[in-house]
Amino acid sequence: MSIVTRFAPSPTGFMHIGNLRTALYSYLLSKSKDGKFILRIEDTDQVRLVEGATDVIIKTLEMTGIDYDEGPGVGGDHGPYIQSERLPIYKEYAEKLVESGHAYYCFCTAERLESLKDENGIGGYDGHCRDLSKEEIEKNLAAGIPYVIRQKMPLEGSTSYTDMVYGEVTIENAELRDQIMIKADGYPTYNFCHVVDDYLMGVTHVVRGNEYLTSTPKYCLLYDAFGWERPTYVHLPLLMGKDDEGNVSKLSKRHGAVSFQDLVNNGYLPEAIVNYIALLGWSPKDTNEEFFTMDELKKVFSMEGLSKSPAVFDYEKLRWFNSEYIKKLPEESYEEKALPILTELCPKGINIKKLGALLHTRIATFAEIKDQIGFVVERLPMEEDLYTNKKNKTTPEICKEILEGCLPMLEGVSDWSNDTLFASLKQFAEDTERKAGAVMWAVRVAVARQAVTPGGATELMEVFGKEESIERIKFAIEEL
RNA sequence: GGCCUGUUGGUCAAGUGGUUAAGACGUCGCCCUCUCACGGCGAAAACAGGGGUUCGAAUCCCCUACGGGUCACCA
Repeated sequence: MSIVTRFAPSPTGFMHIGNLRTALYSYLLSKSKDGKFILRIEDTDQVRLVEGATDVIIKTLEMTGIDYDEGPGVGGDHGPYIQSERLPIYKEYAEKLVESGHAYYCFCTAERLESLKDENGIGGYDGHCRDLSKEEIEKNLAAGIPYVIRQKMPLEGSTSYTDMVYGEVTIENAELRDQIMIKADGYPTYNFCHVVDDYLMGVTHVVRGNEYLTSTPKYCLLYDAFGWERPTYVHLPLLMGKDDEGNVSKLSKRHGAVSFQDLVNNGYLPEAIVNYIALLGWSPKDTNEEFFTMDELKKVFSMEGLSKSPAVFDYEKLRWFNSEYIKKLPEESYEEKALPILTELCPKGINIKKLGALLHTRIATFAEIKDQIGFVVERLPMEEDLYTNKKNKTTPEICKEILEGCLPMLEGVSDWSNDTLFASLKQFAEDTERKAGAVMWAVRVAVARQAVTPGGATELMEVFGKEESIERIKFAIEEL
């Protein structure tokens, strides 16, 4: 039997990175076995619904290379794939369960339900309408009293299932509440409709976050009540974040950017994001390799590599992955991304291409370009301390001499390239019996006015061009 | 609080009764070098605690501690 998995998000906002990871694992599980992957939109909560959220989900899957065989937009034999378009189906199946005695009408008011809770807001339904007589139900229905349909849980015994990650999980049935299947507004709840959909869509492996680990027996009972074969469950450890005090908790906004789009906007590459999150909660067998393309992941992914414990999302490591991906980018693709940013920021006359090349190994995200080139964009204020360098034994005075000395020579250079400039300055150092390092230091600092720069003296001069370079050096001499 | 579940360096994570307990990020040091980055080399750093089982436990069992999840007309 071939594997069918699905990703079933609610369109309630942006694509959380934890959700994306769930989608990825679900996708990989089916694709590693040549199976099918379905996208289903779970929009039964009309209150939390956010306009445009479905588009964000689809766009994210597209950008990350998680392609689905069935779903909104692409169709399939089991549609529609948006739950709000499947309402009659749920109603029909709910009624079946009422008829077979596995579900019942409940007329309890919101106030009554509220009164059942303790001071912590904990406490659920008490089964008040569980055994209403037929007459009573008819009477309430006729009177137009709002109702919900609840699943009738067994009062005794226990329910077990085997999770592919956590092993056998057993819950006492007494722990189970008679949960609502159909809400008063006629919409089904997740608890009910996802089971119906998974069955109807032929889903064989349910991959989801481990917050569902303890409610899964309820869903198993639903399958049993319908006489359907239960799917295989694969619950994933949660993704955590760490706050400034070092406390871990479910990854959320206060830990930083948590949506895929935020990360992309911050200059991270989709490939790097996918690669990194693939390794958060899963690791490949028989290899220490950490770099994987989507195609490679499809080949090496297996459930045995899934871990049970929650993983802390580490922005540092993501950053490292991203820098590696940037370094691996072929020149053309790198320039395609970097050059527009540089063009926008830099004044005319700057050799954008050369500057981009210098930055290639020096940025971890494309957003960092801006931080690196402030000294190019404008002439920074003079700081005399910069001219003092212990290793090269330079002082402001010495630097002034060096600059005055090499200026005429530089003005005579016609081939303003890194190689020529480097050779010329080296020669100048030799002629004046100075260390090359000292000369380079003086020139670099004069041109950049910054201690740490992405590139050496001659590389920067090449970026600035002859005119700007000479001008900056003259300016430095005057100030010293 | 009840129930479920987890716990290997700061973080990710290999390990399925016998290992000097991998590897990666980060940190630190050295080398390379026109500063930085890249690259190369190296170092520090872990089996939550306590009982068992066993000739032998990170690995199996129990207890404790701590973490997380869940107890909705949210998913």
